[in-house]
Amino acid sequence: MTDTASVAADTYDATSIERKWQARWERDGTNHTDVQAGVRPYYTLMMFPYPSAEGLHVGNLFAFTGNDIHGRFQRQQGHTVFEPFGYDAFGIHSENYALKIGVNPMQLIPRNIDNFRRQVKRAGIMIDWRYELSTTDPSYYKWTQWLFLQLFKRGLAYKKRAAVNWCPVDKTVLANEQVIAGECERCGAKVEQRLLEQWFFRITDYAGRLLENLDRLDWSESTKAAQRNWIGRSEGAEIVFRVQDYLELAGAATVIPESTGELPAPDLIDIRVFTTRPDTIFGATYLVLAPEHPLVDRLTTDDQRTSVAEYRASAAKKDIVSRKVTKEKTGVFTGAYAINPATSQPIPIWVADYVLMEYGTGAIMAVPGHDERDFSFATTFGLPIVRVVAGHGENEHTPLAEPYEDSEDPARLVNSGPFSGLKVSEAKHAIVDWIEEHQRGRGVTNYRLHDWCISRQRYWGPPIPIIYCDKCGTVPVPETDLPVELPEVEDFRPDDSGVSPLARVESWYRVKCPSCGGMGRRETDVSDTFLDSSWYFLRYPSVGRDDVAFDAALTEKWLPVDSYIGGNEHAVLHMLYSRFITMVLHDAGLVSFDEPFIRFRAHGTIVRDGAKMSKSRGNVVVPDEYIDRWGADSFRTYLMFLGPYEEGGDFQDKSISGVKRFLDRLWSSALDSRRTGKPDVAVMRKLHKTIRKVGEDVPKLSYNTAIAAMMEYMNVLRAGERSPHRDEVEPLVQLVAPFAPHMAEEIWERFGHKRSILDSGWPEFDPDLAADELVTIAVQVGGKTRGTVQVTPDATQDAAVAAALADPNIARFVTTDPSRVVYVKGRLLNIVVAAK
RNA sequence: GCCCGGGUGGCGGAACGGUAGACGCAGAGGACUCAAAAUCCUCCGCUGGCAACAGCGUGCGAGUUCGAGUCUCGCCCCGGGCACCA
Repeated sequence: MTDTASVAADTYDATSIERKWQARWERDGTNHTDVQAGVRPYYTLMMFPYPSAEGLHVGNLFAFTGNDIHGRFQRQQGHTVFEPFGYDAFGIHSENYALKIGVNPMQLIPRNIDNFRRQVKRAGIMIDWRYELSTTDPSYYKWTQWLFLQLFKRGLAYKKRAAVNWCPVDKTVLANEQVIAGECERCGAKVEQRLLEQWFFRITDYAGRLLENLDRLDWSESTKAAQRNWIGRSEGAEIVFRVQDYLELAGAATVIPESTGELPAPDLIDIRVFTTRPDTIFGATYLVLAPEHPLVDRLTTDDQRTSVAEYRASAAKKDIVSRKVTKEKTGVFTGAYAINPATSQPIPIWVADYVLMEYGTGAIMAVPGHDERDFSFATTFGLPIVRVVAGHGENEHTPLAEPYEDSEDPARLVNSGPFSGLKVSEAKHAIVDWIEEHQRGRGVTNYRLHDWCISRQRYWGPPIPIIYCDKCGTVPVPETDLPVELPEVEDFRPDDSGVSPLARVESWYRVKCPSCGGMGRRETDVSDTFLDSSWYFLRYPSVGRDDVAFDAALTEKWLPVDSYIGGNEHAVLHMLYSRFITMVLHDAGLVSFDEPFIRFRAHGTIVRDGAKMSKSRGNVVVPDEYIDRWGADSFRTYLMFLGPYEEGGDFQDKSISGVKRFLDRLWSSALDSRRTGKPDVAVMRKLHKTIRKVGEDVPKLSYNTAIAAMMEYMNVLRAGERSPHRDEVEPLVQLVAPFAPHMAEEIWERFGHKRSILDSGWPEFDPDLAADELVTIAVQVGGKTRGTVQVTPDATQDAAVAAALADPNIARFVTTDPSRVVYVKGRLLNIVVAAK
């Protein structure tokens, strides 16, 4: 070795070291996972990205790095870790970009993927690339289509004509969640309503289970809360209000003319309403039906027919936005009445668009005395307002007070016949019982959750594997014919015909019916991207298998996922759909578990200098630039240091230097370290405390405090002129390895180790060394801290008091005999003196 | 309106009910250097004080406690989810 070489070798050059180790890992298969035989399997998953043309966002890298550190830590704990990577590359996002630059996504996506792979490798993420997947690969979406067929087979996929959100700019149906405040999430255009035939999955069948299971999942609380909100359970009752009762009472069945001229079967004119407040039924002074309610026609009297028709037409024209946002109540009287089963009084039936057909029964009993919306409607149209619940300090002029239970004087029912005097919760039960007894309804639970519309009138997605045949109807594509490949077409631009661009490719959609061999036509819609991502975690261990979606044995070995990390923007849809699909597969006997992710942690978001990153602001962090300048190790470690992982933090360019300095000091300490002599006892004590602290923090994802602890140790290690002992440095390198894997490998090799530091294990701390010899405890007099004193950790109270009183600055505050002494070993001493 | 987070120095952030501000950035002073960078050392919440030290201090107001950033109650503000959902 020449002198120059040794000088160069002693300078920490991140770029060459990182290049060297990335090549070495690839050559040696260091990151490979033995999915068949690996012991103590640990599946650590990050949400796979959409491979955008811009390349990896720093937010992606924040997520991947956090997951990677977790995975590397688990590997050093002796687990066989599986940390796969893939791409969620179908969908409107890719397609819109492809349209913009006029290149078919089939050409575009592979380029983006190459760039993403390069960037992820550069960041030193411990991926086994043999299990990489892309949802756009026919070998993947073959099984996405298979999944659709499994749901179809089980009656969980169905087609219905439905009012859908239609974006007039993107010219496609949007899922509810893609509509933000009535506007298209992508282009901001005002969303319209359209009626189309759509495929739906019956996720609502699973609403109760999806909600209940949340209680036993180890997930970020915010994520569970978001799912609870989305599922939106509410308990109440369905109550029947009969028009027939009114007709009998009035003795005039002709009040309700039938448009066909025939009299309706009177017993069909039951109006079922949903309410969460059955206790207020005595205050129900009118009924409201949604404009789309099927009974409206039959109920409307001749003299009201014109105004009702006009009202319904105008409601139908209104887009979802203005219908939901408008606060002023509109509506029209049908001319018909029903009988309130509680009061036996006739009440008018109205139509109003503040009642939604999609929720409950599409009809409500209006209780203007206790509901803000009903109150405002009743006020507008001069309908009667009756108070049926009253608490202290309330009267008829405070009609909207919340019922309360937990006070001395709880709200009680009034004006409610035999139920008057009951507390609200008692009355709810009593009235539901009464209704059930009289067969006028039943207690029910409703959910806000809607069925999942998976149809997309788009090009860039997996074709839904269905064939329509005039003779046989809707025929599933036989599993042996999968995949139904997406054809490469010149013109993939959507139009406003309401059908997918695939409907223009006759050569593709004209097929024989698999059932009768006659002429058939393929379904030309593709499926939602969220279907692609609802099962990718099941595919990873089985990537490469052409015969099954997921191998049974491998799935049992690796799933459910041990640790899942991702952003809370997917807290609801992706996470809920994945859970739903897993439950369906469980019920089909295809997997043994019914929840896919044992533990989920939402990572925070990163802002830049206190502001949200955005292209228009020009403050986007481009990872490549930072890795060029600081190296991947420094960049990774800084990302983990800038704030609590689950909260995110503020990216400040200047602050990276602190982390870089720390790694530089680790490098020079390691190279300076000697094997001669003995390690310093005080340093070793600090080292063992650090091993304990880092070992506690890393599994909790408390990366920022783990790094702070290592920095603290570095400050102790480098105090004074001495060069450190090898034993003082070597375990630290193992602690740093998950954060700065390249540098750790390089030092490890220079220390003479032959195998990757990943397989070196995790240092153990010696509890005796990690314990303190002397502790500094706070001394308070009357609760005010007056000084500190050094004692042994197990010093008695008397010894601590004696030590404290020996300090004149403490003693001078103890003016009288202590009335009490509080002593917490190793923490503090509080000498309580009587107040003056 | 309901449901989750959060509010701590100039900044990012630490803190089992027990010395508030660890760690890092920025800043000030010093060493080394012809000089700069890098590196190393010291200081660094506010007010008063030469100092020792004292008083004040974790969004606001009460409370519980020997002791509250932390627990309870009532508010304010910021971020996110849901929302004419009956």
